[in-house]
Amino acid sequence: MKKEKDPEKESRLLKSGFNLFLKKGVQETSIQEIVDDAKVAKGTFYTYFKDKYELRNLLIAKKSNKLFNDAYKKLQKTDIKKLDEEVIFIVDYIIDELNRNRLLLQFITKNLSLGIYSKAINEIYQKNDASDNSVYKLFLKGIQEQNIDIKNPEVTLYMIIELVSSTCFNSILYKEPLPINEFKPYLYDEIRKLINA
Amino acid sequence: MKKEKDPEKESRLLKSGFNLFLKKGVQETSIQEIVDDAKVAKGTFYTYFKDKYELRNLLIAKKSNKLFNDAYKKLQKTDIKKLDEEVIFIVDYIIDELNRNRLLLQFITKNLSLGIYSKAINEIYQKNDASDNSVYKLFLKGIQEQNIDIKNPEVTLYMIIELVSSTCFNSILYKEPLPINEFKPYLYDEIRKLINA
DNA sequence: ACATAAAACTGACCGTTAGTCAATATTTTT
DNA sequence: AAAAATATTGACTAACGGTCAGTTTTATGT
Repeated sequence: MKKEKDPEKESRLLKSGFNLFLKKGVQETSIQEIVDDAKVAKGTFYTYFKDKYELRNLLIAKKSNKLFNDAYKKLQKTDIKKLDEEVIFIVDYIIDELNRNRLLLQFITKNLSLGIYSKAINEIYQKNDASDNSVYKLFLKGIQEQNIDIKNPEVTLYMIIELVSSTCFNSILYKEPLPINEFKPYLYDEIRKLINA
Repeated sequence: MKKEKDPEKESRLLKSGFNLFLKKGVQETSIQEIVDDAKVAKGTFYTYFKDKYELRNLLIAKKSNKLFNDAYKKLQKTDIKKLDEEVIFIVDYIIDELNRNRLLLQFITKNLSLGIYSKAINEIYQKNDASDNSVYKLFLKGIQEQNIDIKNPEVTLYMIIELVSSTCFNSILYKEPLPINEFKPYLYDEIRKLINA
């Protein structure tokens, strides 16, 4: 009795959106350009997304989720057990991946607003029900399992994320040659301090 | 031989922009609405600002500059000498002020993007010439005068800023009753640790 | 005091855009 | 094979951002 949405159309729209947002910025990209590139009609866009800002948010969510899940899968193949070293492994993977894929880093830093970010953190903080594999939940699980006494886990996690972005992401984006390997020991030392306070 | 720009028109535009951006968001506010509210013609808008995003950036810069300058003036009336206590005084002032003026905090968190933020930090980091009284410069000056050994001042400052926003600003915006006073001792302890590492 | 020039100011105007919707195509169910 | 339900289309409209020729204002020279 029905016709179902074409997943290929959606993925073409996501891909076209990502490329165009990167090249020209969200504000400067028209929906007409996106649908032309994705080879669908304009009206179709609106059956998948409310507007181009919803497309942008979905892209950020999808991309960063994939990034973290890949890191976590790789971690599970190792025999790392201590929380601080687990976190460092994941951070290391993400830094290297974003260094390899600077377009993705560019996209995230260009489009992620403090408002969206803190809202997301706040949402994560409040709902303990969902079965998703968010960074925060895995962090909490690690703390519990290893009996580590951290008073404000969400603050500690937030600080780690900000520490990583402040030390590394500007370097990756703007500086040549990359001082990442100089930063890493300093960074990982700080993470150990934050977790084992 | 000339006519000068009317400062009252500019301040009306700034005020109207602030109110409308807050109420409806930048994207959803049209320039027509701003100029109608400010009672100037549309063309006039463009003699003061390139577009509404320049107006938004200017608002962020002005508001946060005032906030910091007020804090700094008040600090100078005290006899606080140690850098960590100076920083804590300023942070304390800013937290209380944003708690009193939540609209301002809402505006900042809604509109400040990670991209703008890291760009600004990066600019501050690179230019040592200007005679402005930026947070970073005062921080550097404090470090030099008091012979404190901080390897990466801009990272430390960035961390302090993020620490403050992560612990307090979500609470101020979303939680009732406010747990600010619970947070403060923890927060100020962390700041002391960061500075006197 | 007056003329003049330089810049601020105005709002009608234009090309472009976001978002809508009636018509059509496609797929699934009966 | 007909019907029903939903996806898809693209022409259309209202609204938007930005421009600019004409007008007003005001600082300055004489």
